[in-house]
Amino acid sequence: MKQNDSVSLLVVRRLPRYYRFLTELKKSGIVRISSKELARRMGLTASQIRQDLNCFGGFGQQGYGYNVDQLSDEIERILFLDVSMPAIMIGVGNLGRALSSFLYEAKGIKLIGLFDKNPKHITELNPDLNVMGITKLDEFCAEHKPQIAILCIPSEHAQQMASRLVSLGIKGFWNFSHVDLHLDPSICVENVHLGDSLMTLGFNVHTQLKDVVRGGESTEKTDSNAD
Amino acid sequence: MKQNDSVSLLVVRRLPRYYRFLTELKKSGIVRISSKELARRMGLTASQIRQDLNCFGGFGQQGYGYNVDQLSDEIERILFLDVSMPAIMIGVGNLGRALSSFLYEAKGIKLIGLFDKNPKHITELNPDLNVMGITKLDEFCAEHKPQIAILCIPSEHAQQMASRLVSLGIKGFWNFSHVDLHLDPSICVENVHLGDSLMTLGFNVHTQLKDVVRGGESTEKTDSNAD
DNA sequence: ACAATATTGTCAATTTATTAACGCACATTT
DNA sequence: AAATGTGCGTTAATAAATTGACAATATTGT
Repeated sequence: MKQNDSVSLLVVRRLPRYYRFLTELKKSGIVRISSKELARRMGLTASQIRQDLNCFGGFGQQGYGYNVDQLSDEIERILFLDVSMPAIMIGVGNLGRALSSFLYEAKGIKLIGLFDKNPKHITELNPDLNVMGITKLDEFCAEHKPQIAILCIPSEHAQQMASRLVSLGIKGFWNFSHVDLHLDPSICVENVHLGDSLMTLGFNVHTQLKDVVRGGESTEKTDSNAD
Repeated sequence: MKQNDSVSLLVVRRLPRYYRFLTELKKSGIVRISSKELARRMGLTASQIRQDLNCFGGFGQQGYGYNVDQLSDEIERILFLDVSMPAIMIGVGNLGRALSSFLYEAKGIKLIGLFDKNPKHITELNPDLNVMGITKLDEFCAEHKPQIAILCIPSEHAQQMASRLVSLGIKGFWNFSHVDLHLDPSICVENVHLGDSLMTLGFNVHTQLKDVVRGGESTEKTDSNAD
């Protein structure tokens, strides 16, 4: 059983996907699954699944496989989805409003405040959203100690706002602004660069129409029958 | 000069970021840059930048570096941003509407149609959007041959809709539904799994906070923003 | 014009990630 | 209860990605 604090980011990024598939299995009433069968469904190798999971502990049983319920719970715990992190949203434009409805259902995070330069305009259109003015930010953070900021503001203000938020105690950013933030290494940044994502897709489609890109977006992988 | 047809997906994913930085440099009036200086600004190694760029050709000059304008143009060409791909959006909810405004400014893609199960309701709220009913989909695709579909529909319909779209000639998906699509390997899928992204951030923030408390002296590698 | 300096493109070394192999424990069958 | 098969956890092998090193070649300054 490996240590918890030296897990590669690539492994961490696969965990939510495992969780998603396990949740589906649970819904289907499947109570046990082998790494081989899960690998087949997810388009991975059984070896990788076992290795990934064993970064956090041995959750399976020889000759049986993994208990879906138990493994799902374990990953939930590993991802801290049982703990609710207080978060604020900065910039409540079209995208921010779309995300807010998503966030109210998300596990592991609780949206406790929304901020915008022009709160009145937004609240008029969406009376259900309680949007505060940016001027209230300092006071709010001092009182409620949000740990995560969801950044949905124009690129030109993103860096300055991010720095300010760090000084107000924010520890992690979900960054939808189209810039890379330059912050202290102790601050976590998860970028959702939609422009980058779209360009990657465009490249792959163009290239696919001509030739195949190594390691491209194929949804399936050939599975080894080695174990 | 290496071949164009065996480039790793990791390299491809870095190209849009290079492009973003070069565009900024251009705006600042900087006309030349060395791999060393660009690496410093982007938080990468100079070696990686040179290696990445040389997958597509030698754009630099010894003793001089790279011409910003020229390199920017080259990457634009590599990413096919000079070609406009026709795209349609399926599902025009909150997120879809947010993306549509973003898309009308994006290079390399042209949104030529929006579809929803309930087009009237949306068009009433947003008279500027011409949203069609899903029933018009077949006819529209036959006539206008869209190549990319932006999928913003509930998870439970995503797989079925994606398969249908493939049969209508769609070659690539920008998938915002919270499921992994199972399609022919020749079809490109770029997933934007917001839930997964958020869970990754949560994990990293939690882990960072624990490590700090435990006095961990390791320099973190939470995301590609290290400098 | 020529030396000194800068910086690329490429190849080699290193590091990281993935896949395969295998022994052992457990489940299942007879 | 013994025999057989399954499938995990782990270690080893392979593959991929990143970083380092350096010859080649341009630029810059005198």
